[in-house]
Amino acid sequence: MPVTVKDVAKLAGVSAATVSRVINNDPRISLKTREKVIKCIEKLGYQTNDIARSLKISKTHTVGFLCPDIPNDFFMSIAKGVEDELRKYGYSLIICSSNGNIDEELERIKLLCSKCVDGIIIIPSTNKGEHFNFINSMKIPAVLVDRLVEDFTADAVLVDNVNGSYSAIEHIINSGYKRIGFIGGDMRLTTAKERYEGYIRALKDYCIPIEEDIIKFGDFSIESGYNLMGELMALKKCPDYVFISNYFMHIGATKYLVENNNSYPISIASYDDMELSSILGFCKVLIRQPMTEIGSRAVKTLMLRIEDDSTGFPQIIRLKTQLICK
Amino acid sequence: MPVTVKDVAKLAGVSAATVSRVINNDPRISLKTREKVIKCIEKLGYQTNDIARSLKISKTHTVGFLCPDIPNDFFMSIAKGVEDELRKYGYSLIICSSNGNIDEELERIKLLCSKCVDGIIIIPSTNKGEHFNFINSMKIPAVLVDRLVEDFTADAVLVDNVNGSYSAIEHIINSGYKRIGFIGGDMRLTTAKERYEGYIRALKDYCIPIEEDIIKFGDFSIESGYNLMGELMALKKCPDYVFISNYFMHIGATKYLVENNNSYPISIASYDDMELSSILGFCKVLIRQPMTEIGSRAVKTLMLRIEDDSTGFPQIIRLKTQLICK
DNA sequence: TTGAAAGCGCTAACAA
DNA sequence: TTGTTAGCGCTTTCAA
Repeated sequence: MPVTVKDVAKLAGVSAATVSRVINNDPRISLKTREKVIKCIEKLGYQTNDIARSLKISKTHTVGFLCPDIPNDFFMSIAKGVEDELRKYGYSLIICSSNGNIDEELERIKLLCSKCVDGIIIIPSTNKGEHFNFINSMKIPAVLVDRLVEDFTADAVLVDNVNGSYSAIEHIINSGYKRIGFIGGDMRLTTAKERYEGYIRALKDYCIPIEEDIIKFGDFSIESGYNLMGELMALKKCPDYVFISNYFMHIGATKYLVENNNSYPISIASYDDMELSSILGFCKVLIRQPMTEIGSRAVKTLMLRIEDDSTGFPQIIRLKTQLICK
Repeated sequence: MPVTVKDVAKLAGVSAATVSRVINNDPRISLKTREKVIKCIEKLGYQTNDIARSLKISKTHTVGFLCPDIPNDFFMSIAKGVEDELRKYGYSLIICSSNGNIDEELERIKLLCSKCVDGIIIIPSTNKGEHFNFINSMKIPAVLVDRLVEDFTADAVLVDNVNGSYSAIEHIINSGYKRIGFIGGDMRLTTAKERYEGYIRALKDYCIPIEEDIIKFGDFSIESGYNLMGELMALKKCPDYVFISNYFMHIGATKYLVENNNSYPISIASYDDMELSSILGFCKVLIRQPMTEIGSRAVKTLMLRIEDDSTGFPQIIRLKTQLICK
């Protein structure tokens, strides 16, 4: 039923090969034939069948994006960067969710491989990476984003987490604060570890004692931000500043303070500057990650590999964070 | 380089057809051959090439999702519902952004058609739908979500916007309020129109005079919510309750109140109950849309059409909203 | 500059 | 129960 090159060829009185050449802008084709063919393409409303083309040329011009969760502003801001950049290359994007677990992660990877994506961009859901080696066996390039994993070597794009934390803490100390609490993520994740490291390093460099009781670890979720802020506020001597390791815990922490009508003078510094961060009332300092750029850099790196350029593999690209003070 | 059915067939000492039958669980195949073939598949690490299969069977088991913007919690919550439901059917999802304009919308539709998606789910970026008829010419089923459009007939899944507004306003009136302001969206969009209609109808039913000066229209963005709340608060006699037509304007409005240290006793009722709505401090009433269900219903309807069941076309599915009072 | 023909990897008649 | 064969729609040698 749908129009094929053959139909166009017949109408134009040329061969299918010629039509294909016109479509692919092959230079060695006469202007006259080209125009004739184009006219017929329009008349018939011909649309390329990318499936057939892909089978022939072994390229789908499609990239997979695998992340722990879809309705997540942070991941999707990166996805936007990815999609915008991919579009420049004429590529499109299959988005999958691993729902935060390894089994589904592997399952989706296999699916993407079956779909013959030209490359895969992954925001890992854990610190485990062994199952990603399946991608290698399929010879499909992959780029890790936001987090690194164990037992899997690949290009990666992420931010300089240590310095991000460090500069925020430094700024807070220079503003005269000394009791700075910490709400961190799951320490098995590289991001959580690095952000904690920046915090500790800054305190040490400024000779501020590290107080274990105002250092809390959760799992980067709204809920754990809520609970940990509750724990901090329940202390006999609460901190007067709290550093929070990501956006969602920041939301949870704020929620706790709002719901409990907090009147204690507390300020928050938090990783991530999202559109909504500005209405999180206790927040004075933000560490902005360049989300769109993370996405576009991931694509650029991936494209290099897709084009079989293996320069400097594995490239670990660390982008700078930016300190936002309100 | 990659393993094909032929390779498996050779190793197993059978024909490619037999391998194909094993893969597709064809019942008329002996247990012995099946086991032998499966063993070879595992030994070689064979993975189906969906591109080749798709070309042959004229189905890609892929659906396109086109929305105005990717990092948008509301759209992505629907996308999550879509992805989860698609997974049950063994389908995957190509996500595209129209960036809110008609030209890109058409361009992405064409791309999806070229990729031979089996169906398309669209959150339209405007009220115009004529360009969507291109999809019909390709015989690809489509389902509209959240909004209806002019000049294009298709199945659609959205909420009962009128009643959503109505019940919220009714609740507010019953709580004793009489001066209820309104912040609406672009009235060319069906959602904006319907939500406004519910507001007006409730006021009329309860014999409350309609005051033009406390009724404002924006464009569903954070910025316009911010500005319009500013306009309302600048009035000589501001309303004591404000109804806001969507999540993003709600954020903007709250932002205005927070930034301007508002002390005037004002309450907000707003469409959409997102994860963050609970920290928007002035909000007392929310109209929850069942986002995940919108997504899954869209998929179910689409699947019907993909399976060539044209029962009751076009189906306009109106889901109920839920009133949340804090 | 163009056409004929082969083939990408798979599935589905048809035959055995 | 299995194999042979053709062909999905496209691109790309090779030959003209």
